[in-house]
Amino acid sequence: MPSSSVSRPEPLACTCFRLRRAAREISKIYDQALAGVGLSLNEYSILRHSRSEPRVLGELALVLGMDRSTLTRNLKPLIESGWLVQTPGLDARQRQVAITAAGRARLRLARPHWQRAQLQVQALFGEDRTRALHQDLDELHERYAAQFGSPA
Amino acid sequence: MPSSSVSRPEPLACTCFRLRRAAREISKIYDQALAGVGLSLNEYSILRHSRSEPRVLGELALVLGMDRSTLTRNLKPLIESGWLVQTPGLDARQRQVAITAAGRARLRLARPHWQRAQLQVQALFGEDRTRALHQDLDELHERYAAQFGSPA
DNA sequence: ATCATTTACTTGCATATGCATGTATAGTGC
DNA sequence: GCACTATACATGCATATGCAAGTAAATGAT
Repeated sequence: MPSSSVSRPEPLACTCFRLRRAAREISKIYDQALAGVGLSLNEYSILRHSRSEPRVLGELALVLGMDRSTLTRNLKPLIESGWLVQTPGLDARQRQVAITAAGRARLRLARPHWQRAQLQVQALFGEDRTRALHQDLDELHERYAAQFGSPA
Repeated sequence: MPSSSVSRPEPLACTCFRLRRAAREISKIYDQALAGVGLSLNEYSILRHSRSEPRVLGELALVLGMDRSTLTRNLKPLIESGWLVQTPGLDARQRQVAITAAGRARLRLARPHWQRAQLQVQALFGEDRTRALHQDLDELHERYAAQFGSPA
């Protein structure tokens, strides 16, 4: 008979370590692919998520799962490159972030490079399994945001 | 009839973005839990993976999925705290990394804090799904390492 | 033995990341 | 209208991350 009690849930090995390790490793694939257009995966993601409607900074940070202070800094080079613009919101405390025509052009330019990396990952891990992983990671993000993302 | 050709694989949305976002978000849970013992999740992971046998730096970097230069720097505070020691390897170019008694003690101290975070994640995402996610992330790491980890 | 090449790690640089704190604006109670 | 509080963002700080280039040691070619 096993010595562990039924009532105490056994912790699994470390989820966080696995996520961080995978993020490090997979990031290299994308960064290498995007180096040709002078974007990091991070910059690409920010542009990509600014693509549809202009967003308030805090809102964008939530979608990106990124601290607002981190995003503030990550926006700077994109603004300096003219791919994004910041305008004051109706609420003068807010900053609206919007993509520019140049930003869209850069995104079009970058997409095939991103796609190359994405297909590389799908070849590595399998398309179905990759799709399933996305579902898991999206679900994890949603549950995280529901519990920690907004004020209690 | 759909316009896309059968021969061209459609890329899914971005795997890398999802991994990075999840790593950012989940890291916060662990870092908060471990703050009480003055460790980051990163430091905890390094100690944890130095626990059994001494390892050569490059070998440890591979297991951690971390650049050797990054690991070199991340080791420094752990060595200064006396939790790890670096000794020259048989090959004078190598550095053996080994945990100390103090390091083991710190690990014992930290474990319940880590466990609290781990159980928090399992409560958030479900134990079975977390287990499955681990399997996926481990598999992804193994495939990555097999393809990119070692010299061609 | 000597020089070229490869290997293992370190260092300089640029970027990423979040917390604590600071600043400006909005909202609230009176 | 005037505090007080809450919100949205920015800044200082410490750490994380990897690439390119540097240093030191081992290996190989002759």
